[in-house]
Amino acid sequence: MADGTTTTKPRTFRVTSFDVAAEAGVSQSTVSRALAGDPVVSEVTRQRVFEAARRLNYAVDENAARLRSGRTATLAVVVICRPDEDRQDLNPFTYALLGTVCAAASARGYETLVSFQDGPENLSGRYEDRRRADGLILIGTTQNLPAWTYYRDLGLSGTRMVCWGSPFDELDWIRSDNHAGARLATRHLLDAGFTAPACIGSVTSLQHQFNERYDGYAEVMAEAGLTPRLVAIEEGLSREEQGRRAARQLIAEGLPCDAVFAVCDEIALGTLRELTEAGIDVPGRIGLIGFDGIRASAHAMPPLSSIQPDFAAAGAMLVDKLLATINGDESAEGTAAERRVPVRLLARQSTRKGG
Amino acid sequence: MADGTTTTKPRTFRVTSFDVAAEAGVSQSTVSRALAGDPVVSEVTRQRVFEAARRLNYAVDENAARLRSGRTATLAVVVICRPDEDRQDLNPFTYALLGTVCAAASARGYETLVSFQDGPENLSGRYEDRRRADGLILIGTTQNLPAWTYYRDLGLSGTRMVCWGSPFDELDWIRSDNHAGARLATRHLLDAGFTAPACIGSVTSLQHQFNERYDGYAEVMAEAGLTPRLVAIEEGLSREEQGRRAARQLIAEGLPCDAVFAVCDEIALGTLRELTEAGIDVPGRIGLIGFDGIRASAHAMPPLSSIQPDFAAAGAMLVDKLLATINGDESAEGTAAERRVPVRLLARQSTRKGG
DNA sequence: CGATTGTCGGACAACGATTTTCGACAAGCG
DNA sequence: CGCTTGTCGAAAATCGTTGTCCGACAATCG
Repeated sequence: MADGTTTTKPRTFRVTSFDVAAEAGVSQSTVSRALAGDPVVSEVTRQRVFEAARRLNYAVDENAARLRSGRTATLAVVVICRPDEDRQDLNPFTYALLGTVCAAASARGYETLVSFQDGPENLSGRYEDRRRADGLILIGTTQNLPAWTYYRDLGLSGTRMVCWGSPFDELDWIRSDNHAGARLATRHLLDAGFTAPACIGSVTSLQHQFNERYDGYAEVMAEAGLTPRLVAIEEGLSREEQGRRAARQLIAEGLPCDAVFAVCDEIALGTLRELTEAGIDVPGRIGLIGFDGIRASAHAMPPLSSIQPDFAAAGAMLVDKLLATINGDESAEGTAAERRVPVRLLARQSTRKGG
Repeated sequence: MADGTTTTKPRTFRVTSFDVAAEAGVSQSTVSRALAGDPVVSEVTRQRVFEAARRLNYAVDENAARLRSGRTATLAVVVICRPDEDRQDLNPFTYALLGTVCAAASARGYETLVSFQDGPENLSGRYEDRRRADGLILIGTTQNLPAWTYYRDLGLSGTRMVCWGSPFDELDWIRSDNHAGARLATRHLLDAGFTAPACIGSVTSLQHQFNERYDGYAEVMAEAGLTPRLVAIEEGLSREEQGRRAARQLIAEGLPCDAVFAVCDEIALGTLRELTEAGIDVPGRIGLIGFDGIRASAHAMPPLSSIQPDFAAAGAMLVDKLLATINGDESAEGTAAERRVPVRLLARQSTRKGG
């Protein structure tokens, strides 16, 4: 079994900047400067160097370049998973975020070193020490406390990182505008004619974003003179299972509500399945709205309404925040607006009271 | 805007192997050997070195190590996207595969450099030349011909790569066991009591896997003495839209079938929505089965039957094939079994004839 | 006891770029 | 003409490892 140290067939002969220099009839340092775009080399020389480089099919050895310059132009993206979780069962939200983070990094000239980490033996965040990356972006589930604890310690000891909705306030974060989103969702339910929406979520979750969403919900309820009703999720289960159980609990209580705001789509999908299997009509008997706008919510039947953060913005904000930290912009403590990803309402059939 | 060359605050003082050597009272070369696990250093010395390294919080500078050794222990994973595509709308299959590829690489001691590439200006596969990676793994859509052409040329000129279902036979590939899967799906439909299953797919798609799936379907139909019916998808559309249009075509033709085998889940989901919106009962009037076993298929209503490749195996096979190529195992041309990912049937409600 | 073997660890030369320093040369000016 | 200034290119010094070569020392053997 290979272990990363297997001998690599040495590329017969490597073309170096010296070869390019010889080909172009200049010195090696000129090659370096020309390729780096240093304005001190004249345009004609630069062209000659580029031509020579192209002829020899030359490419900079980035290990050498990085060693000398100390710059990596790379960001590590760490996806935190539940230890028991299948890669294909990762929250699709996480994957979507991964995609936009990589795209944003690439747009800013950075490459991305991606790793999926779950078990404690798997945890490795010393990218800066190893000179592999300039900083870390953490995304994934909050349902892996040991992993987050590890990264909190790393962050406190100077590793530069930004995370998506960490359970620890010590770490720099970017989050959805949960307050606005939850208000939007709740108002949408009320506007659609539902009069007693409950919330499946939590006020004590490690996923602070859930708590924020409940707060937004409760706020609108209060404003409307209604009593909020929280159906608390049980820790330690998959999101979908949490949704199913909450639905069972509601059913057991005789459905004391006519709509549900679930704090994330995965939970909402679980709720939807449980309700449907129990023969309860959605949205006829119970309106339902989720949060996150994952793709599967559109494919559900009925299609699930949701609150969707701007994924592209989320990726860009994570990268920009990290780059600010790396470049030492302490001013980059950042306004609230800079850490809150805007959201929008996806109104679909699951909240259409008429059916 | 940062461009990857922004000045990085120089880590005040870097701890080098010389510092560790001094701390441990040995020479620098011994530090290197001890840390690399060279058996020539005695156990006591090794321990002393490890202790010293830990005290100084030392980590190997991998740029220097890689420069010297010429080894990268890194694989580039290139995700090919449609130029017009949103990152969050990527086929979930691709994301699941990305996850298992990274996991498999990690298990074998390799890190993964991930990039999403769509437009022509975005294409960059010279990872080996730049000494960034030992080889490439290509996954993603086949619906981006320019990108695949670029990579085919790269592959032909010596870049080591393996891809997931490429449109070009010149490139080394791993694929689902489409033949077995399609047979399984079709048999399942027949066994469930459907008597006239059609196939939404293609025999000329760039996605060869689709063609293979049709072949498996046609084979079983022939064996059962039935006439295969192909509803061809239109090129250039999103998979879901292809499914919708095919469904519309079937409806226009008066539903000349009682079941449908769609060559991928995305298409199947489009078909399902179109049928449902037209008031056609699934599976009552039309049974439906897809291929790929993406997560959303389980969330659909009715839950969609599908053929699911073993994702973990797929990731592992891609990585192992690439490593074999890198290590120059020409014997690794590989048996069919080594390039075909096993599949299994996910029987769900959409093929339960009774309803 | 001298020679041989074997074990362990030190010295030192790469690896291929970036970056600093410096020299050559041409132009401009008093 | 002599001196300064500015432009460009060459030489040389790193960057922090790995890998090769070799010396020191202890143990074994004839």
